[in-house]
Amino acid sequence: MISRTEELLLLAICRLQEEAFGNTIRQEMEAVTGKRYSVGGIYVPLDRLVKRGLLTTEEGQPTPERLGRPRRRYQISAAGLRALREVQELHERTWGRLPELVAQQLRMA
Amino acid sequence: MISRTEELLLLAICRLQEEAFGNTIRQEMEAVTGKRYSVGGIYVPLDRLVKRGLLTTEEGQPTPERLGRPRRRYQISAAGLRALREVQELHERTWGRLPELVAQQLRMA
DNA sequence: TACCTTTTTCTACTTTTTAGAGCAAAGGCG
DNA sequence: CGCCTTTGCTCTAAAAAGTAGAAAAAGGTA
Repeated sequence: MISRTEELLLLAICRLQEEAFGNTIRQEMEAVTGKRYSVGGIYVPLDRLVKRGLLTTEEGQPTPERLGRPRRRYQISAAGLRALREVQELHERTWGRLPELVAQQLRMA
Repeated sequence: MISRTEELLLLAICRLQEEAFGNTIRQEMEAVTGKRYSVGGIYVPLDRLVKRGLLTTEEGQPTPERLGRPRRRYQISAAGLRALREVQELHERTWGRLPELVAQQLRMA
């Protein structure tokens, strides 16, 4: 089972589509969670996901109209999609079966 | 932000209601995730949640009709409910905004 | 070449997860 | 009482994940 950080990263990459690079991913993570992420907080788990085969990545193009070091694009793999699917099903099994009383308390919390 | 394990524990305790004890929680976690949990895999994070105030706990009753050491019951606190609520909102922000193409791929994964 | 900008790699540190040995508490019984 | 059975918990060590930021890399440009 992937961790929450891994889930958020995979989802951010899915939402960003063609624009999934280190820094845009970081901005998206900050936007969606409301908390700060350091550089390492993004690249360390990204590398792990690539190593495990849940993400693929490719070097940036030779000469885009951009300053600085070329950026590396990330994409979700078939295994990554399956991992997300698994989380989705777990979410349904857990959140879907809450007693009505608790559901009410949650709405007010 | 609570971790996935913490989320699963809080939810299991909500579902179990009056029956949320160490061992029943462990069984519920195994049932819902399909994977094995060691004793420490339950009590270590439970203790942390109590220490942080997301759970409350009370000693077992003096003389129930049960063998063995009395068990300790867990309950979610107001702070625990708020933490769950936060996760729920994050889930909506992330899963709710997936491009249709990805949503389709997920259904097939 | 030296420097500027942007992005990534590296690495040290903290927290969480994982695993299970062994202790604690209670009742039954010789 | 002392020991056994049953059930539940504490504790600790190791592995994995999360956090933080310095330093390196890759181009472009003066």
